[in-house]
Amino acid sequence: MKNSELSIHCQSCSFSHLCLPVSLNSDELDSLDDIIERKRPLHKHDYLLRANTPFRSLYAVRTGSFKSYVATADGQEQIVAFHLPGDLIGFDALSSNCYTSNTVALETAMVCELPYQTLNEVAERFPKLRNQIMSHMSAEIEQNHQMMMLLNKRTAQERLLHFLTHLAKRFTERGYSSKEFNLTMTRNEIGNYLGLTVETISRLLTRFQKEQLIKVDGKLISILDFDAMVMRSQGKFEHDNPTQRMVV
Amino acid sequence: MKNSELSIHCQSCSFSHLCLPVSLNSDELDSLDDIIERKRPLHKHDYLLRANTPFRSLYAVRTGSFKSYVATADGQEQIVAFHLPGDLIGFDALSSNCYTSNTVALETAMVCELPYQTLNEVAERFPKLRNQIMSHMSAEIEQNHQMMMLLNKRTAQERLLHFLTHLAKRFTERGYSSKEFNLTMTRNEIGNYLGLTVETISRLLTRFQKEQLIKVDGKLISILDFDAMVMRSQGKFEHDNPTQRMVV
DNA sequence: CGAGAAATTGAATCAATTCAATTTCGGTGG
DNA sequence: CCACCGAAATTGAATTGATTCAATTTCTCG
Repeated sequence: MKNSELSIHCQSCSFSHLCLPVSLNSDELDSLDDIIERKRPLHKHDYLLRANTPFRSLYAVRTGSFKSYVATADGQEQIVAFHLPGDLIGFDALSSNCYTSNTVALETAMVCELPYQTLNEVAERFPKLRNQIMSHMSAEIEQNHQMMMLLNKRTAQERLLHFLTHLAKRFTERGYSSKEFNLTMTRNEIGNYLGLTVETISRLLTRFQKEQLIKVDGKLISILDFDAMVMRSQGKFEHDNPTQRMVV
Repeated sequence: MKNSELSIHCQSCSFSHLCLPVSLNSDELDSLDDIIERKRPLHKHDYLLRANTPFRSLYAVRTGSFKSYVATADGQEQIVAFHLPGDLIGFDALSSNCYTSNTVALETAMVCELPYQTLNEVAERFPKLRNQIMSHMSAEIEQNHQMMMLLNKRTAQERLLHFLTHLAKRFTERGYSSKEFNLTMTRNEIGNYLGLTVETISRLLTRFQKEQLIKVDGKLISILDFDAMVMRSQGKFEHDNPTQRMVV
């Protein structure tokens, strides 16, 4: 089955500005389009890929959302990313030629499969595509650094506020409402990602609601005071005290 | 000045098996050698690169060690990596074309500078070199995931034991003694990296010494029971109790 | 509708931090 | 070579943010 029949085209994709196509011209886009493989939709809890299986393809999220996690030595899971449309998945596999994390759909979702060998051949002809791939990997490394900072230097409430505002920003980039959105992950998964327990997440959401920062209705979150949330996620303006945290 | 005069050659470098040269043939190595630029030695506390300065080059550590850190919103530092000979530095800059972290020498050190534009041109001709670069970036992402796991799921003592055994492994790969080595970073920097305080690091080192896992003599660490350390860094065999941590 | 999963809330606990006081180390200048 | 000074490290005591344990309540969806 040809891609054209499925209308999978980078040109018409509303997330192309976040994905590999950035900065590619028409010819380059066509070549990229040609290698994208069709995948049937995934449903909630379906695995897109599993750790320790051979690396074949990168994936771009088209619709829906995913979580990626690595297994700990004692079999627990550590979520390392939540993926939204336009995100690329699989960069952790290039070194060992095996995926090192597991990726699961958090809701019904579609992806574009990019067979890596073919992608590499196309990239041979288009330096810009190559740069695009490297740029995405670099951004992922940058992101991870910010995450280490968040986990090491921030309190529970700063972490959760950062998580919520960051999510809001990502929704904005994708043309969704940044004021009101549904969480596709559970409180448990948020806690796992942020190094906190479910109970802490729950208590904080209740607290933020009382403080008029957000409105919580189950999975539906409404952002009431984005700026205050960003401020407080950086440890500023705590308890109406406008002095910055002391730095040693 | 030509590189030959300075005897900087990948072929003769004892860390080439960890660095970009992996899997390159003689021709490819020569091309790589040609683009490596000489840098005068850096001394303790010298900056190799600074965040928010334009990205020009990647760097490979030849001798000595470095720390890389990102600045927090309130001006503190969060160390994101310690670099040993053979390590590549600068992958966080490809996306924004600016370095996003600061890299400082922890002792007298030498690096090979790899001007990125030239490297890219050479990589155009040698797919293996390209793959090598991507492979290193992928490995860095993988590493970061393990770090998130460590920070979110492990206790203070597990983190420090992991840090010490991981360092020992890296020394082994580089042909150094893995049983006895000097820490080039301070207790403070170890704590910063692991999300712990200096006091905690100090107390734990004392404890590990009492438990005959290591011998501590200032910066000199002797590994006495590597296997036990690895076990305990994964939460196993605590307090002579050979049952594994319960997993929910 | 009903059962299991997810979320909430309170109380008790604890691992690591903070605060505080020395001690030791490492480098510099006389 | 030693004395000195600031930085780094150690150790103890008190404190605390987040967890753990426990008990419901509220969703979700087959």
